[in-house]
Amino acid sequence: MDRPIALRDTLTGERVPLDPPAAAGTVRLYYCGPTVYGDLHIGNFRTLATFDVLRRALARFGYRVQAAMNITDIDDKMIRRAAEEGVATSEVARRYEARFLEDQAAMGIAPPDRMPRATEYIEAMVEDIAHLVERGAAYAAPDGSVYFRARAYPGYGALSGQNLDAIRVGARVEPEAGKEDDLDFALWKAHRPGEPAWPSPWGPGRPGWHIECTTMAARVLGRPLDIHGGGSDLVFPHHENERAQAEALDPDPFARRWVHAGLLLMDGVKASKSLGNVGPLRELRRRYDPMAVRLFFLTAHYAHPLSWSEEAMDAARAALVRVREVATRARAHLRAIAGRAGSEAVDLALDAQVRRAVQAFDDALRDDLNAPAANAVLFDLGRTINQAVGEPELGSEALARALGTYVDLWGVLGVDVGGETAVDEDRVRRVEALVSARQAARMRRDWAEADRLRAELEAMGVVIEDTREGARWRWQTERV
RNA sequence: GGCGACGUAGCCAAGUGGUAAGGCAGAGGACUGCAAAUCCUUUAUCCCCGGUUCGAAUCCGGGCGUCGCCUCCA
Repeated sequence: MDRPIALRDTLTGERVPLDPPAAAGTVRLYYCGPTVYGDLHIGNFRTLATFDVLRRALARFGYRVQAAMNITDIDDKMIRRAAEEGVATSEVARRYEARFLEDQAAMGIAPPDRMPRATEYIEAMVEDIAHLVERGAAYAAPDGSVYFRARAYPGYGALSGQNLDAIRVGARVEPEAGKEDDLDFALWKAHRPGEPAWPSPWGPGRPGWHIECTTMAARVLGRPLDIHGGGSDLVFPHHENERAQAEALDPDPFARRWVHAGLLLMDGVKASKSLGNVGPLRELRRRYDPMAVRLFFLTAHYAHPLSWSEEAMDAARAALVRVREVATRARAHLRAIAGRAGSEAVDLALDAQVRRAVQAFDDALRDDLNAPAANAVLFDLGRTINQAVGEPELGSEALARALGTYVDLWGVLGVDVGGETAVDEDRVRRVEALVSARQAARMRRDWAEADRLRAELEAMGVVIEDTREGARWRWQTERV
């Protein structure tokens, strides 16, 4: 049970096993979080959901995990947004951070253990930048900005597989005056009028984007990171630059492996706020159950692109109903057969099927977090449970075990199957009275009365399923 | 132009050498007063052309096509 999980590493392209849980100590997981200048969209959340599933899977396999995700609360976009609104960047940051946390919770994403804000680590960044300057890895320009000498770091380009001479730099961006080389990037941006600024040995200014993650990851989690992740659009230049800075500071590897989530596509093109082809998640949340969105994310492997569409979401929505109905049906049946001892053969057969499912599920997740395969296992398990419910010799304990496993495993994938609404004994008694009244009506072939009672039950949120052994009732699964 | 990913049923999508998971949609059947659900069965020349192999969706070569990164970006 302590075989390691393997993850594909962007740097080498190889599937690299993590140390087995017993030997791994605490797994340090860092991934790039949002810039809080506006609401996040569904593409952003795909990445966050990916790392959420990774954390849950690691925990399931016995790893201790420390997860950290940055909140970028100072950058060009923050400044622009604040200027548009005529308020301080900190106000924009606070507002959108709160909205982000709300979205994150609604999506069932467990908050990372640490969520450092960039503005709270500026002194540490300045320290790191100063060290880089001392070592000659970076230099101050006349205007007070500080740049990193990209070409001086021998591994530059390795993470993204870039051939430095082929990089088209400055083709479409006006070259920044003061750089020695077009590939160099800013560690510290000199103050411009109207912008927030912090003191530094090079004059007032603010940190560049890349240094923020490097500094915070090292301070908050410590080096080396076991896993450093983010969306695959961050591979170059962001992660390439992070890696260069970090290893110029300390030549030991910054991250033992890099994991990148595939992008979400809208109409075949990357979902992107700047392209304007995607709205905020909170709008989508009004139309779709967050768990349907999670289920949609699970249809593709995390590293592959995933195309959003109404059709795909409708499919996910229908699938979610199925997922939940397995549980509500099993619970209803459990209530009906409470305490029943089944046939040993039937119970053992169910146990064995559940055990096989667990095995297949774990194998799938250990294989580069293959959630679609794990997801398929759970649909099969759902079918197994439905079959078991139709089995007259089934014992209640075996069914309870199967249901418990089903709910737990969906939980590992971040899908909340949902519990019964608060058990209201009175309501249950009323339902049961109506159900038996309807049964009696059916016995005397009084279909009108039977249908009337069914309608009454439906109005109470109860679904009747007539089976060979009589009527079974369950609470209506919420349609989403 | 450089680097990378991908092309599997009507749609979404797993599957890295041994004759194709799963979801959605469709069809047939069982069950059934009706209904709903469920269960069973069923729907694929794996983009094209070569090659390696006893055997390839899977490996190699060549096409064609799509997407990402190279610029802020999950």
